[in-house]
Amino acid sequence: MSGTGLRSGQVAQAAGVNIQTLRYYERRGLLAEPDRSPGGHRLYDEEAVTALRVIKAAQRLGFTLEEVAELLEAGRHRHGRPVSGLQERAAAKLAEVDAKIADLTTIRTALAAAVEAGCDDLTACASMPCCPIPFTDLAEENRHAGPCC
Amino acid sequence: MSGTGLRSGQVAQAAGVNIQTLRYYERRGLLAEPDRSPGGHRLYDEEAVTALRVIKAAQRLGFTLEEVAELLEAGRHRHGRPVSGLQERAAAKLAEVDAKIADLTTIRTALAAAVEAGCDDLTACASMPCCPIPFTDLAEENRHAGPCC
DNA sequence: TTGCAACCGGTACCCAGGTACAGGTTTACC
DNA sequence: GGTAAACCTGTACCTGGGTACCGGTTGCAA
Repeated sequence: MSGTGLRSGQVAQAAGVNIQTLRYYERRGLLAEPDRSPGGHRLYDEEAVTALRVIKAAQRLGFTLEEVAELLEAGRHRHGRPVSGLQERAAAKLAEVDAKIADLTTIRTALAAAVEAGCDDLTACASMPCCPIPFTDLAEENRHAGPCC
Repeated sequence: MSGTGLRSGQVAQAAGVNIQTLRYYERRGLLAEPDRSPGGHRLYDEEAVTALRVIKAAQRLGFTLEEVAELLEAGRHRHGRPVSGLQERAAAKLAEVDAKIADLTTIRTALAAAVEAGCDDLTACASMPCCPIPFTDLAEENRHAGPCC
């Protein structure tokens, strides 16, 4: 039988992550503690790979590891009631992403203007009124726009 | 005469940064070392404030502090020849920003789909073929799209 | 002249998300 | 049974952009 489970190296490879990352996720409560071989080696089941894919997908969607942990935890022990909050969190994250896109679009415009105008020296530009780089405006909006707290 | 220069606290406040940040930038070569009072206190000229604005603007445009330092340095001792590279760097950065926007747009689509479909549990979703979250696709594109190195 | 805010240098710490290394076991295969 | 690869734990380190703390000076005003 090959029913002994997957070894950490296999899981890591299957999910495209580092072995250390597996243990890191385990420490952070994102990945359930797997069974062990008699000698203490981790033996994962197939679901571990799925779990890793879920984590990676959620991360890609903009959730931090802490948020992912919460989502998983909430999903785990809600018994029927829709208490997970994925809906609200996803909606909030969507707003964040929109804000980020809007911010990057502003940046894009400024960069494009600088390229268009042939700007060649930031310091010189700053003291020339004709430069299209909006030095002061850029400073005003705070970095990483979106609800910061 | 009030010609003795600005103290670090004044500069920091004028530019909207922390005093520690001033010294940090000085250490990193982004901000020229200012004159000192007989007792060793930094005395800045007005240009320091402009310099800080330039740094902050460049940062907002997506340049790292190291890149900003290079740009300033290059701008400083090119003697006439257009060797600074701001043009190419800005163009490259523009491409990066575009890639990032495209990536975020993908994310946005996935998030919107999840909200639309009323997804409520990531783990459950992962094992249901009807879920619109593109788990595998999301994993494929690497994070922070754009030229990473 | 005294009192207190502002400043000094140096060092350590923060965040997230990992990654690396050291030194010791276990497993798998021949 | 030997050996090499894989794995174990624990701890330290990395990136980037700052921030915080400490004990000791300086600057300025009343």
